Amino acid sequence: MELSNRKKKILQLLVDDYIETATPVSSRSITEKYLTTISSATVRSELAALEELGYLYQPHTSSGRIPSKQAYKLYVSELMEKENLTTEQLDYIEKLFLDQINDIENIVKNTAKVISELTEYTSLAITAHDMGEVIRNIKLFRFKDDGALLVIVTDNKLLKDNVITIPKDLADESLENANTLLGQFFIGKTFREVCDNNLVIDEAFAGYKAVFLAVIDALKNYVTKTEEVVLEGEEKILSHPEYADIGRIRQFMSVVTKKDKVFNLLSGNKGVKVNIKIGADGYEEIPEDCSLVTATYTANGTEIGTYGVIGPTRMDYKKVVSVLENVGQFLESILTKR
Amino acid sequence: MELSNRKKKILQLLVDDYIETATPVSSRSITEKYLTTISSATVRSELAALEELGYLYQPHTSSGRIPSKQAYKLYVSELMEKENLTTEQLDYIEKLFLDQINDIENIVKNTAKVISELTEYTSLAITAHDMGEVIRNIKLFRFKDDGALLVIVTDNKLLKDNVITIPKDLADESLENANTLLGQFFIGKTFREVCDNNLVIDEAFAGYKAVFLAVIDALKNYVTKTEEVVLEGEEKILSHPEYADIGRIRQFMSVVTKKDKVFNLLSGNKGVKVNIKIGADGYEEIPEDCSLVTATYTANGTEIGTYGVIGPTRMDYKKVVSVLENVGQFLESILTKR
DNA sequence: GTTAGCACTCAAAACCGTTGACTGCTAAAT
DNA sequence: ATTTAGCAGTCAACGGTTTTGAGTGCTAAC
Repeated sequence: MELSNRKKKILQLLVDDYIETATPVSSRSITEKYLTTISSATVRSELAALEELGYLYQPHTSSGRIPSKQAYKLYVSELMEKENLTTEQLDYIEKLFLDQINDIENIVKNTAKVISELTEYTSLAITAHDMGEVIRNIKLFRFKDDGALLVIVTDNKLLKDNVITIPKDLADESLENANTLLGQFFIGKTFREVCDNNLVIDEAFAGYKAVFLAVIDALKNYVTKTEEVVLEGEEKILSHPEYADIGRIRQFMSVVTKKDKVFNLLSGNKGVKVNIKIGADGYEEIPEDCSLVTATYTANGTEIGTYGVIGPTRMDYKKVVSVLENVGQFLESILTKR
Repeated sequence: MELSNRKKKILQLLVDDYIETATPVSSRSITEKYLTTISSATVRSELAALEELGYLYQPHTSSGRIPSKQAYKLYVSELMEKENLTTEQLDYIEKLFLDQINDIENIVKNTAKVISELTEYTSLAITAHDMGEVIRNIKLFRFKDDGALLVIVTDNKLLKDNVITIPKDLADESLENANTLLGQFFIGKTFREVCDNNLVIDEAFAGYKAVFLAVIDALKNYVTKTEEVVLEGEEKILSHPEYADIGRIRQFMSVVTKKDKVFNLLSGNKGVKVNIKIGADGYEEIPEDCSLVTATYTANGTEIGTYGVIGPTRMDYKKVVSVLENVGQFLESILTKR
């Protein structure tokens, strides 16, 4: 059964109001602030009907109404009117993205930061490890007797955080040789191909087998590890009234500071453009009464990462969605045009 | 005026008890738990004297006593008996340090994490940018038309987070040349020498002036930037009863999540072995009623970084100091022996 | 279908009195 | 000169009561 237009309007106003004020909304406040032409009694009967249908509830008999999860779901899918960011906000995004150099790690961190600042909620991010990405360059850089830095370039990324162990007695010239061979072997291959166990090691590399295996190991490790998880603005949760008691805060923090949990939270939404999950609702990783809005960004045909905003169910979805969309556009344009 | 031995003993017991229980300590609990041979009335008069001298205070007339900052200061300098870590704790440290590769960034992060886990307080760290460190190797690695990764090796560190802009039209062979020249010029020099403005650029580099200047810029930037600030276990603060209300938590978080504030906090203690700051006491950056225990670690004659533990004034100083000392020993031995 | 009016509900705040964990003081004991 | 037992005094914390007021549901009239 479809809701009448007036019911929808009232529900929308109520959700908007509740998101803004965080207190149960009364029939009178609706007629005073928005629908000044009808009386509170009329609104009251509409509210009673909406409650009957499961969209609203009262914390106690004599209080105003609060939207249920069901109401939020309808709200985000139909009722909410998207907001445009202010020019100040757009300028802020642009400024932050323009004067930074294209180092993927920093970009991810900065993007998460921008999202958190603009939405005023905690933001999360994971970088996608796209197995299909093609290796464009690869090199070992020795920094001590038995240690080398492995630098890899793909279309979207500069990977420079893998360190491998190499034989102590490997001469510098040999390392140069190994580097040339590494290039011959890996450049043009995708991560998927490299991590395929049936990979045949060319005879030419016989002398550098140890190095080779270490490199492959590092690559496999990189692809599977859940390390690249970013968290920004975790303190923002403190400014929302539903997090007035430490129990809640602690529960929230215990999820958000655990890398594996954040990873699970976000990785489930990989590939989806913008996704809104309301309330715990079966996603056990999400803290109670929390909502999670995620977006996956792509550039040059591959996924760059998944970003998320986490906060109370009473979240400003309008704002969050517009921030995620706008930031996404900036990010994608910057990464794609290179 | 020196305190009598009995006064000292009572003060020590009281501080220990208060650190453990977080509730005002009564005269009776002291005689029951520790000094069973004397009566509570006796202790009471001693406590009254200690209060007179400014070591104790009562939140209200009929409550037990709480140590003042002055008492904590005496406690850490004279009264506290250092603790040994349990073998489990030592094993835990050893395990974490042994199976990690010597990448300085990770080591700093891990060290901070270990400190936070073992002390159960929030830990902070900054890496020292020692101007006297000698550059042992330096290389540019191109990752796109006009971008290159600058990798630098010193005795203690592998720096791999500087990205510079290079001329688009620079041929790969020219970059190789530039690399050779960079090596000739920079290897053996200290950061101090490099950042000296009077640096004379050799004529041999004429063709690569842009690259050269970019590298010097990056080095200067690296030395001055306050980026490398690490924060671990920020959620730990929530488990201490003095942080039961959000106002406090928010204040704490607002300091600890701001990189520049953390930097100021720690950089003031550079070079000092182990330092304890109790209460806000003029250090405006420290949140109210917080204490900060810091330690600077060195290896191969240069400072590696400064680590700190921040928490309520009622901090388990015994534990914190031993953890900092022990972790420091492990860290220094690992970094020095290479 | 809408509205005014009224009785009803209930959380939150304000207001107690009671309790009990402490202390400080004093006078006797060591 | 200390130490101790005993006792009166203080005050936060707890629990129960009352008051208040914001809000509803219902009903009868428009």
